[in-house]
Amino acid sequence: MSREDRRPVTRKRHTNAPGFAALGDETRLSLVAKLCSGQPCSISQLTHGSRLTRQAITKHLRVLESAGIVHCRRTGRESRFEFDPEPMVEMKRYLNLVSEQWDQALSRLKSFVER
Amino acid sequence: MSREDRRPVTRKRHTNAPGFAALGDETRLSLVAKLCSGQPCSISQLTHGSRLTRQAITKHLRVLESAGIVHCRRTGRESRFEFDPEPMVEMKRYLNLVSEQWDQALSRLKSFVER
DNA sequence: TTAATATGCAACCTGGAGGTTGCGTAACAA
DNA sequence: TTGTTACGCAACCTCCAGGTTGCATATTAA
Repeated sequence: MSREDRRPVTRKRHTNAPGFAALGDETRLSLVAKLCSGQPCSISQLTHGSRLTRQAITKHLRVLESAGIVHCRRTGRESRFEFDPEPMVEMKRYLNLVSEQWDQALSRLKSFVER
Repeated sequence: MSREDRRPVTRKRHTNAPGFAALGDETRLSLVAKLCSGQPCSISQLTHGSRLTRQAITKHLRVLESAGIVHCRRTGRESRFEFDPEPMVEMKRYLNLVSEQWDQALSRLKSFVER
């Protein structure tokens, strides 16, 4: 493979690994579930109902924030976290690329066999 | 929230966390990129070109296998890994659910404000 | 002014992720 | 038969993700 690899799945700069990693945790998935379905929430609100400490929740929120899945905005004494759909759009795009790549590989194989 | 939560994003059993976690790593993403675009590959083949050890690659492949993203089949002295698109379909479905949830929340908010 | 609430920061602990090396063994090629 | 190739297994190492506790500080409520 001396030539540059032109497959879209490989060519991608700005990898989605951090995004996927951010979603690779139960606690964070449930945080996303809460945040994506309504108003922004404060840390205490998000902690309520969870068995974890406020600090633990905070750390998870920071991870989601680093991945851009969530944004923080301080108002008064509380910091409210709000969902941002953009990174997930990008991740879906990536998954679609992989699927297409696979489908194309299958159809190439099929036409080769039938020949 | 005494009643059962009926939102689809929350209701999901069989969580996708392991799947997302499996894709949350550069090395594994590149393995997926290779495997989704052609024939199944042996461990040595996948190790070639990587700076990592065969054992390291093997561990990553096992992680992908645990998530069902890849299947292993031993033939002769080599074990060939093959891509399986199914888990990614499920992950896309999940991401779509989250997006829809968010869109609905936005439109509810909008109609509330306009009222 | 005083109490209660909502966070931030830092130290600390523990288990497991990601890597490596070494060694044994099955399968192929010469 | 003898190397060589492709793996599996296990021990070991390092570092960081997840969690906790303790303490300080800014806001809000009474």
